[in-house]
Amino acid sequence: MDTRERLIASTRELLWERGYVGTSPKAIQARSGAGQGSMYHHFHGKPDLALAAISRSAEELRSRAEAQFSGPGTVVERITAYLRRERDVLKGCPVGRLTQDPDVMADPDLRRPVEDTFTWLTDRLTGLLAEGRGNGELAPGLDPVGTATALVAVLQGGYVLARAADSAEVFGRAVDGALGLLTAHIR
Amino acid sequence: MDTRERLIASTRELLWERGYVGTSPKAIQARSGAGQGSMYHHFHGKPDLALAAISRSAEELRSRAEAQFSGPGTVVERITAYLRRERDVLKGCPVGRLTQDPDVMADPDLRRPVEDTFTWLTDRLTGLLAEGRGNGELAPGLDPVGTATALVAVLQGGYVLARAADSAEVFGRAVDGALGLLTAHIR
DNA sequence: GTCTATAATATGATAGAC
DNA sequence: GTCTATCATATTATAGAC
Repeated sequence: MDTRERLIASTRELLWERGYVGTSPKAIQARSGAGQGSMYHHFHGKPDLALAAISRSAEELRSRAEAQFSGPGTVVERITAYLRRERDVLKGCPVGRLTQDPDVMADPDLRRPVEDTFTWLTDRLTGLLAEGRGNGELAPGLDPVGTATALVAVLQGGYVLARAADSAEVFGRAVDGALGLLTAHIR
Repeated sequence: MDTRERLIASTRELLWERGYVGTSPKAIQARSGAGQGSMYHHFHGKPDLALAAISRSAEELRSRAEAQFSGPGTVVERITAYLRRERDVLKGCPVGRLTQDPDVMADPDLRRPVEDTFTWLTDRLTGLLAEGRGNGELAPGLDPVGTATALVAVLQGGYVLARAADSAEVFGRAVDGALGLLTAHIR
């Protein structure tokens, strides 16, 4: 990995662990092994580097989710596989946690990848649920948009509860609870 | 309000808006109108003041929730009232957002009120759902613990999605989606 | 491309006068 | 109880040598 990539990788880790406000250029330099001058040669400053890091994390989240959504199985099976996929539960969601960062939300450039990620994710799940309802797999009374939004929220909230309890199990309970409710709508 | 209370109130606001890492003693002093010396007279430092602020916010969340839980109506009506209660959706949850704060999670004293709040909330909802299942209001197949955890997660995740989209509506969609799923379990 | 030097401002606190 | 002075360290860069 070259210096530029190491800087992005280290920034992604630090944003995940400490958020934007809690991540200093100095810490990024220390973790990446790059010097002061090296960092400012490759990036204009903290916001520029953060944009590269956030965009990369957003892309990765999307591509991982898409792998589950476009995988084999029925709609419910694919959604279940996505919800139950292995996750660094106690570290939280690398994209979702940025919504708590005032300086990220205040900067339209930094904010966009975060907003786009959740819009895409909710839309993609909405489409899957509509497909399941259309092919008779799911009950006609199920609301695709509301259900998709609730499922994404369960994941994001699951991270919050797991961190609060310092227990990955809580995340699993939230997901299982949601799947238990969804099950009643399977035909 | 005396100086001590103004310091706590200002710290609560700043922790809500910017988190622990993003809140400086200087900012607290400016917002509360208290001077440097005044702040260090009433509190030992930033962690001590934050503990007072976090404890207060946790108490308030709990007491507000309890007002809905012990209110009138069936179990489902009370849970619905709690989920749909008016909230500062775009500001996020003043307690839940602290789970993203590495310095809060690393300090057992600061962490405890956060952990206790969600344990209490989930247990309280679990009890209500078990009550509803017991009195025939809810289906026997419903899992109280999993469902309660999922509902709390929907709220916490709803805040995340609403902030990402900069839209309070998204929170409502998540809640409605969850209630839509729960409805199928009403007898 | 990377390094060191320099710097203005912010952070988190202590000391002691009033 | 509140105020101002002071302080060590961290933050977020810029400048210029190599």
